[in-house]
Amino acid sequence: MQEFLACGYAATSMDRVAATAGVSKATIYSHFQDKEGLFKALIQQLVQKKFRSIFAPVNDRDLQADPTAALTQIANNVLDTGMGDSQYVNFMRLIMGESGRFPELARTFVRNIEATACQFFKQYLHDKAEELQLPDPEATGRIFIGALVHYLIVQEMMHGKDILPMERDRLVKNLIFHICPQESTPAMTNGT
Amino acid sequence: MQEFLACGYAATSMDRVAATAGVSKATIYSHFQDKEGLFKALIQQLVQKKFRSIFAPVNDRDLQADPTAALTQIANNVLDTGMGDSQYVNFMRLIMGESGRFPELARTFVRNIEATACQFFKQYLHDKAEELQLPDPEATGRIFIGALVHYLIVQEMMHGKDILPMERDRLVKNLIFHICPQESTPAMTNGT
DNA sequence: GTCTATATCACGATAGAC
DNA sequence: GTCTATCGTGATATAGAC
Repeated sequence: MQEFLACGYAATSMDRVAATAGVSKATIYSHFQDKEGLFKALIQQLVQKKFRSIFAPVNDRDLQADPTAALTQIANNVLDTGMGDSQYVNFMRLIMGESGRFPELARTFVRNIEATACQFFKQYLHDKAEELQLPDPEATGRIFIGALVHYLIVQEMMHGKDILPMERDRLVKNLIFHICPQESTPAMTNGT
Repeated sequence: MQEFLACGYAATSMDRVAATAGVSKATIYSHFQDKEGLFKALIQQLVQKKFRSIFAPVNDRDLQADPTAALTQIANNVLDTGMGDSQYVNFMRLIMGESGRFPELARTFVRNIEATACQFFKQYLHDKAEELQLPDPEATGRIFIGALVHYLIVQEMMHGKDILPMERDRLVKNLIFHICPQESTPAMTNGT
């Protein structure tokens, strides 16, 4: 996996995979049909692993707090997953870059990661829909996730930190503000 | 370019590039130093081309309309760019998948596409900040773009249409609602 | 089950004729 | 400027011994 994450699918050689794993190529080919079979198995395994590491810390009872605090906590959990973790960034590069040739792996990713996150937000926001005056919690959830993931993609994956600088807290505060305007007010950047 | 878009960088062979272009390999190598040089030149060219095709239709005076209508028009322009266009989807796959090994190309993309879009929203929302009660137009712009781009990524690039179905207008309406709650009210999906 | 050694082939890049 | 022909390398995958 380490090799695939670092080099992408096509540029990864089975020679290096074997060397890194400390076995011979023949051993690998006795366990997997071919390079494609190995890749699919490894990605599926990694999706499961990332799935657990993302949604383990969220299932706290941070959710009992008021929505502003809870959503801030959740947003920070999502960003913590990817912002510092170069392995996760490479994982996204790989699965997005190969989503054309391995559509089933992309769907596995969507089913496990994206759909779970959307389902979670949908449920949470549905429960708070009255309080927050949300007409469509599911759509709001996708906006929430989209803003966070896109921030991660531009800043980390696409090396945009210096070109489009934006403090993490600033994005989160404004995002919360647009979801719960009644309860939060971010710092002003613009007076007029 | 056609070959790189279809196969990715590493899986594209110079033999097929030459065949598709209708010239010999030697001809290509007389114009470009190596495969990497060809790739960089082609991507830079394509970034410019996409840059123009995205921002040409926006510069209308749709902007004179009320913010709800203007933002809806802009959102639809952004989505039109990518939703049906498989070439643009492959372009994103390529540039994201190779952003680890070609960071400068990723930065070129951010500088030309993302930064221009952010600058545009920042300016537009800044002008309407009072009317829309936006404390931080730049952050709001990034949330807006992020929600749209992430929708495009999940539905099209990651083949998520059937797993996470969501009508395009539904996302846009709710996005506008969260940016200008005073002026718009999307359809209710949730009564309680 | 795992190894060494190898078959087979396609790749990027170039030499030299026209 | 563009071509054909080719070089050397490194790729995937396997045969057969231990």
